[in-house]
Amino acid sequence: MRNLTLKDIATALNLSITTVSKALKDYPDVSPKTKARVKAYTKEVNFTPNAYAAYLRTQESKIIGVIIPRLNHYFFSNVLKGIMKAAEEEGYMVIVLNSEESYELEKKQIDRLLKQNVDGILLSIADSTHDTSHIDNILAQNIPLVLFDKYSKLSQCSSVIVNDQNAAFTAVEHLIKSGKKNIAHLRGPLLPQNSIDRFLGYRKALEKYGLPYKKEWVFTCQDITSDEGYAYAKYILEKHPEIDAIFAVADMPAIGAIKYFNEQNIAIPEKIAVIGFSNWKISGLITPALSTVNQPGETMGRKAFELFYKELQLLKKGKKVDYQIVEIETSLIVRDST
Amino acid sequence: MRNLTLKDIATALNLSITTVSKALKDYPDVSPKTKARVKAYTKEVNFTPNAYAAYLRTQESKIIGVIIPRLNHYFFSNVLKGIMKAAEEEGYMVIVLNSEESYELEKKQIDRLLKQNVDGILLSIADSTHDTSHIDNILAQNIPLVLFDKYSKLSQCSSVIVNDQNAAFTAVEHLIKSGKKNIAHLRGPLLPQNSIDRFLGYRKALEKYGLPYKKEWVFTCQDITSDEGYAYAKYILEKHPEIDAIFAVADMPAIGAIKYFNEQNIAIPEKIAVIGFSNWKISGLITPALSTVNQPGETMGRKAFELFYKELQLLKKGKKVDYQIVEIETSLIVRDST
DNA sequence: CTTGATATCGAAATCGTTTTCGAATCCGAG
DNA sequence: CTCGGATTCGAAAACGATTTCGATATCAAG
Repeated sequence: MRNLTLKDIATALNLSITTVSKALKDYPDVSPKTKARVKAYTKEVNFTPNAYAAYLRTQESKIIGVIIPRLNHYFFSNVLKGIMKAAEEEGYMVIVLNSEESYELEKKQIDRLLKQNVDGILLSIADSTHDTSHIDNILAQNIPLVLFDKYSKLSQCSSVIVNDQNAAFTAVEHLIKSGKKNIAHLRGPLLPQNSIDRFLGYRKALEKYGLPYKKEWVFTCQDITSDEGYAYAKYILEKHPEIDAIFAVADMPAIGAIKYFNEQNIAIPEKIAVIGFSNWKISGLITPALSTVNQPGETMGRKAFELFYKELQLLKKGKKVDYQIVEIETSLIVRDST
Repeated sequence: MRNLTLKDIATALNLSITTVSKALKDYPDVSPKTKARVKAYTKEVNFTPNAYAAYLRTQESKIIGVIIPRLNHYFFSNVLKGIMKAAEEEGYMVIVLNSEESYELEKKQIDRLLKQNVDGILLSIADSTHDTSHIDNILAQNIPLVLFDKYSKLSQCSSVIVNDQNAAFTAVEHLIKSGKKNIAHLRGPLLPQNSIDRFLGYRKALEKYGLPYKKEWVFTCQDITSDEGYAYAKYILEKHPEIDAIFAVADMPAIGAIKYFNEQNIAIPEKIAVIGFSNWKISGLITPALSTVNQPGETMGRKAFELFYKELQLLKKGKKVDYQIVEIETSLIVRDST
């Protein structure tokens, strides 16, 4: 049950291996007649050249690697979906690896992909990644790299991002415009650029509207979980009853907070409003439905692949590739929690 | 910046390519001294043999393919996580493909994987798959195949499943024991074995406890979405106010139903109880928290890989492999919606 | 000093493509 | 009829590893 090879086709058609190969690749030096004959036969027996053997000559594997920090994560799943769809259209397969937000694992996974000789790497940086030498390694090997969502300001490579600061600003502005004055922030960990930017957007909005910024109203969610949101909601209610709105770095902590408020029969959004970030599927399904910022994952994924593909084409032509940063539009989604 | 090859190592150490290769693979006919020398050097320069070249001789790609019907789906993401972890431990990479619950796409993805010469295929069947000839194609090519969760009774291959019928029975039994008498069922589409089995479990529970089975209390969720659950909840309230409990084929429809009941201020579980299936992360976070059946995705994924791996070992030794069906334990999770 | 067994190593074939370059054929113009 | 170019094909050398099998070196026994 071995797969067919060029040799099989060649002997069947009484041609040389060379001619069959060239016919399939539309070389100009094989007659239209034999081209047709070869193509008809290969279609009939459902033949395609062995991918690995082809790689050996062309050095193109038609496989890309994608590293994401979390798998069971609505946003990243959507990015993955976008990447895979776009990849399929160009005949690429994608190897998926999980860094579990760990710097060490991220390094290891990059290493694995380089050893596999993938044609490119798409990467969303782990929260705990504190330096980027492993990332620069990829660039040094001259293989296309595209960061998405969680990028690094330090690395000179293409990235697909949202303007976290603006988006956060808009979210907080929305809270302010609906009359809230004492706005707390459940921020993400200190490292990734995104949580920094969302925090900065929060501060900027307060500033613009002349509201006080208080350090004790900012709470750090190390793992961006609902449990953290739940715990902080409890703390806020007990120690800071003056707080009348919460801007969370992501939907999960926001949902955790809402859960606690529901249990305590706190009126949302009258007594306290909550807004999240990312627009997970579930956000529209809880009661009250969560207001949030839509972050179009599938579009980001598709765009990331396209950036990779463009870079690869340039590289193959030996042209200089200079990296590009694409910003995807977000949008405010107002539901019942604000 | 080309990767190192055996030849590079050989010339650097003044050895032949053969010897270097054999040293790395611990052949008995190379002296311990040179083995040590080779290994030390390859570690120093971080060399590993080119995977594709190796494939050409050994016909082993160290890559498996996984096809899942949905990507942004908590349960399947978890299965994927389990597969990837187990694969990594054995030095395998995984190519992930998405069938989007489409039969046609599923066929195409299988074809792509076979062309890629993966070492094995792990597959969860699409809802719309109505025959299994494409699956039997895999078996005919003699490459290991493992189905998980959504399997087929027709295909003679290894599978990792849960006992849907028993699990559903337990869920409905729980509703009955908490005093509910008029129990509706939001069932899945007609095709996949799982929704059939869950439906059968529902019927069996009613039967055992002498409750009536009414066809008009069973509603089909074609896409297993929250929207369907929402719509059916509305319908139930209007047309069948006698219904006092709902067993949903999955968490999503259950959550949709709860959303509607919340909006209508219907008391859950007093007026109507709701139980789901799968235990998605979100289920514990809505109000009231959803009772459900836990389906351990990561364990299923790991087990699926292990089955593949075992089959591959047998195959390599030329031994007969006979397929195996592994049942993973589920558990009832009682929260506030029942 | 020969012989035979036992280590230790390498030459070369192989996996299935791609691609360069040379050979063969054909045809029309002179 | 010959010669030139155009057309069409194949032989063979890569790509980078694995593995068979033969060659050499070593050493103890006779």
